[in-house]
Amino acid sequence: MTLLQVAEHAGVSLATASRVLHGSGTRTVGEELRRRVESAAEELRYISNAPAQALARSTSSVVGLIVHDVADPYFGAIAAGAMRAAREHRLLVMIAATFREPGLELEYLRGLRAQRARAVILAGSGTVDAAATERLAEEIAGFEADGGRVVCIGERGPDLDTVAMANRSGGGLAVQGLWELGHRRIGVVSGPEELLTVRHRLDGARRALRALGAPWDPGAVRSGDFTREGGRGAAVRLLTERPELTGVLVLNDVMAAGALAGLRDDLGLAVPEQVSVVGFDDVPFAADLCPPLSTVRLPLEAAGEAALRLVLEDGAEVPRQVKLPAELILRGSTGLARR
Amino acid sequence: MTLLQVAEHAGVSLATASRVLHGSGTRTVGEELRRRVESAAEELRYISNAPAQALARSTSSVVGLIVHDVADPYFGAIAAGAMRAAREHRLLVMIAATFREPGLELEYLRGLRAQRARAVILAGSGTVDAAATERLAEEIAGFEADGGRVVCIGERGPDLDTVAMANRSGGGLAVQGLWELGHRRIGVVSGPEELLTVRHRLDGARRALRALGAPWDPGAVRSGDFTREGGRGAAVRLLTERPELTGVLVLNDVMAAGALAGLRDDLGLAVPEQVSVVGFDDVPFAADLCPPLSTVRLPLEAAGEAALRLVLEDGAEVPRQVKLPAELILRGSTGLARR
DNA sequence: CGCAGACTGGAAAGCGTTTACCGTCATGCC
DNA sequence: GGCATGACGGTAAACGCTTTCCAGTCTGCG
Repeated sequence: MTLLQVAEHAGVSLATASRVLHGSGTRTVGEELRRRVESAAEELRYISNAPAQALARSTSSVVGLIVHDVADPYFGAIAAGAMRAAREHRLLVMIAATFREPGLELEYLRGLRAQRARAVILAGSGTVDAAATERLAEEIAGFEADGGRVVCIGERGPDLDTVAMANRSGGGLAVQGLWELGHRRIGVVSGPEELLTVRHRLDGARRALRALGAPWDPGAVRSGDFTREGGRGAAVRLLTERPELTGVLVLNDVMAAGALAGLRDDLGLAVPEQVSVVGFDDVPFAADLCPPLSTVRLPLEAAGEAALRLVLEDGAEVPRQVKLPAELILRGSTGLARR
Repeated sequence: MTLLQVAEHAGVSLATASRVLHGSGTRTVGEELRRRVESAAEELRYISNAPAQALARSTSSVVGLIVHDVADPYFGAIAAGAMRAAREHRLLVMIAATFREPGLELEYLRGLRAQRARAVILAGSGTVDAAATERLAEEIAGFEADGGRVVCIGERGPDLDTVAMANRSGGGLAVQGLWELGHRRIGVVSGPEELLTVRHRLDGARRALRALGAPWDPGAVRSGDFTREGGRGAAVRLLTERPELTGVLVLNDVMAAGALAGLRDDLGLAVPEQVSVVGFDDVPFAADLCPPLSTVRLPLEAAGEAALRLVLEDGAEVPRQVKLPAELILRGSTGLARR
């Protein structure tokens, strides 16, 4: 079913049919012909051919979203925000999940370029791998040179449009919250060290600690994968080696879920009586954990929405930044320090 | 950067360049020219134009996935499975989220048809709305007539390829598990009644109860939205009206999380001492709830993968069905019936 | 009445690929 | 040596749409 057939059925030219059905508003078509085309399209169940349109217009209505893992609630929330905004603009969202494989981000970005996506949102964290960052930057530059738009969620470089969540100050808030509850020996269950997000959160925590006059003990940081099991293992190791800790900051809620399980089931530690735990992100299930997880709330859906909005705006000459705040939510996993 | 430019740069014809870079194997190109084309492409950083290819080949490498909500872990897991399989086939996945708005599924299916998606996976549950089902069926038929492939996760109709999860027998398993723990007064927190998934789960529970010789009390079913709050509200209403219940089946884990919160915080009921709760789906956080949620495990990732595989196979003349089993996982939210 | 200008409809030139189809040339066989 | 046979390279016609011109028709106005 092609537009030409619709046109013939309606007894008009191809141009007219195009203007009626896909017209970009610049050109009007008379009442009579308009009706004829519309009913012909309806009758023949015409469905326009987006690839052909993309070719002719050299712009499409798909935006790409690259995440680490769709099943992770962190990315789920971001994706939901982005899709909600996409709907308003009648865009389709192509999601690619790298499953945390290093090269895949680059590969998918190329794929999205090939699709002539109008824009791409890089939702996963950047890394400290300079070579990879460089290659990615080149690919992004190439895409932008072709008229594509890119925004990152989380900082990746000064010359990119980004939606920055308050990872640093969030880390600080968490530490400060623990401090105010009387905790003086605070440890951190961290994620993969090469992730910028992790670095920033950790850095915020470190600075806050220093500002409060506490010594920074690098041995009180243990890292694991950004997964439940990673959190569990790291938390168990941390408290086995540093049993004197009374407060633990876990750098992401999924890990925190594992940490709670590990402290309880593997070490028999009561939370919050013996150890207080603070997570990060405030994913939907955080309040339902056992005990309800105190955590640093990040506006994930809002970040997804903001990213999509930003990616559609005309690129300013200067890179744009949207900053989103963090907020400490105290629930049942934190209490006054023991003793 | 077009293929023509690459060809010129390499000093070959457009056809040769196309064969080297995208060739479907039928035609070989000599060693020398092949190398010239490849290095020209590399040098010019050529990226092929997927819409143009889609137009010329009249088939694309994108598959669509329509879900209710990407942020829901149920769909997150399905999506993850589908994307993993998609990666093996070097396909891109376009995800559309309907946010449970009725007409949107149809709209997105049309959108995906317009994109000339090679295939579409309908992951959301069907409904009992006959008119909507009919319109959707027409759209699907149209798509298939154009050579598109569709598979549904969850039953929607006898003439569609489907990946069926054991909703009915899962409902039965849950009831039976409760029964074996001594529960005789069992209630159900149900989801939106128009969803087929809900109907099937409920139906399985009902049949199992009848098979066990228990009366079916329609008043012992309360439904709410398929959300945490929906589950909370329905559970609270259910146990307020039927305080004699000792076992509750909640038809999805997200609702179950809310139900646990409601029973504990709103009604002061101890789980499992006073009431046992069984959820459905076994989403990743189920084991971390408080208490750990007993639930009917469905192989969600596997369903996503199976759907993607199915959608790529040549359509058989007869509709294909993949059946996936359910399994009852007993954790801390269930115990022996009181008294 | 003649004409500028506004509207409206159509013809046709792309957009970047794929893929028949057609030469050309070397090879192997009788 | 003549000729069928492959292998390989190129030419050009689609693929379905958008959009620029161009032409024709109306309108209003001097």
